Amino acid sequence: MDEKVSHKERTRARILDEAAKAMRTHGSEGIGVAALMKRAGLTHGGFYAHFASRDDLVVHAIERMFQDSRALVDRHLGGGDAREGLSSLIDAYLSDALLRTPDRGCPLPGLSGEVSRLPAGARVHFQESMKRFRSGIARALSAMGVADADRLAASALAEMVGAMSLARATSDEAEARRSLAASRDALKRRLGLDQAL
Amino acid sequence: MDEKVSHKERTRARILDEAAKAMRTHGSEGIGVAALMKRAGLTHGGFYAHFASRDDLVVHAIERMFQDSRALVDRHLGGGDAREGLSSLIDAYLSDALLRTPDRGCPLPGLSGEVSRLPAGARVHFQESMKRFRSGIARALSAMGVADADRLAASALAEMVGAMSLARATSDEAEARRSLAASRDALKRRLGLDQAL
DNA sequence: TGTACATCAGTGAACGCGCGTTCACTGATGTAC
DNA sequence: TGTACATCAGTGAACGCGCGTTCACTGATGTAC
Repeated sequence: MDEKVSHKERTRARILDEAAKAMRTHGSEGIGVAALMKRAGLTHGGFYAHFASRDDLVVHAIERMFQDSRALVDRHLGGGDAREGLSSLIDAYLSDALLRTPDRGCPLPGLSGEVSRLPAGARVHFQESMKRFRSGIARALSAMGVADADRLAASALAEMVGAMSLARATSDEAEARRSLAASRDALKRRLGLDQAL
Repeated sequence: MDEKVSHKERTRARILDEAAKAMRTHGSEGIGVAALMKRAGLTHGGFYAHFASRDDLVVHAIERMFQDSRALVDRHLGGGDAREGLSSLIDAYLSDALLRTPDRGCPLPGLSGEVSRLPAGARVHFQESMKRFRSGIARALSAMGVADADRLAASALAEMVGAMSLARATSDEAEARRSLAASRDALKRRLGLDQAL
């Protein structure tokens, strides 16, 4: 009974996991309370023991997604060689593996179109995560000696998010992969990552 | 009575206009039949004299949006100097004016995240429009003597869509404008449009 | 020209359905003695 | 150790509401004679 993580907390985490997965794929309004609870192996009535409302769930699910996303960025850019880190971040972010598994990966490509419809709390998480992502890239670019690091980081993030967004919207698999590859190459070239790693 | 465009056709066009505007801002599921008809100055019952179902409306509204979008691309890239055209297309697409008026402008930034949830017919329009947009850019780049025009066009389109998408998601107005400007500059530079226009 | 009629775009009440939400209840678990 | 009780996560029926959709009806318009 004195475990660090109670049964209830684990259940809540499971609901949030499923919500984050479903919302990355189907949007923040794409899954209902009943369907979500079923996925978590529960009945819908129990939902309100964990969340005040569906909006409350959305706020926490979005937060959850960005925690995952932040972990990815940190893994690549946290310490180590900036050049190598940026290059591997680009490869990971725009990987073929994430093309058809939007439930993993960053929520920015899928959700940036619906920010205005998100509950206020979720919008705040969105702002902060975009900012942190861009700062991370800018810091790496600075470390590489790039002068206009902030502006270049904004441009690079835009291409990363746009490339995955459009690739996922492309039904032709081969073409989608070609687009991803084109952006990976273009990004590495224009960030000065293509020469002698 | 023998006018070229009947009263009914004009009404239908008005409904589609309102739908296209609303869906660019609020997503394809963001407006209901009743609210839409009210905007068009009608009552909800009359909707089904114009469309078979709400899905049918979505298909035609998406088509409508891309017609507008196509017109914009053609205006800039259709004939005339390729370099100048590309440059002005980038300025127009990523203009500050479109930042807070998503009901005008291209539907790609707002809707690419929900393509998978669109009716099949709408997804087809989406595919074709993305392709046409990219080809237009590629053709201009080719005319400028760029070797890898197709891949560079895919990369540029990704940045254009991503930049507007992220800028619209940014609540801080000044920061959003800075991001747009950063992408405009980066795009012109990397497409070779910054020297001696 | 004037009246009678057909057409048909648009109206608005009504429908069934799925959603978010509530709530009285269940049943497993751990504690008190 | 064994029984009685409190706790509380989870259940499932029920609710009101908004949505897409249907349909009998209205009323303006243009045509027929």
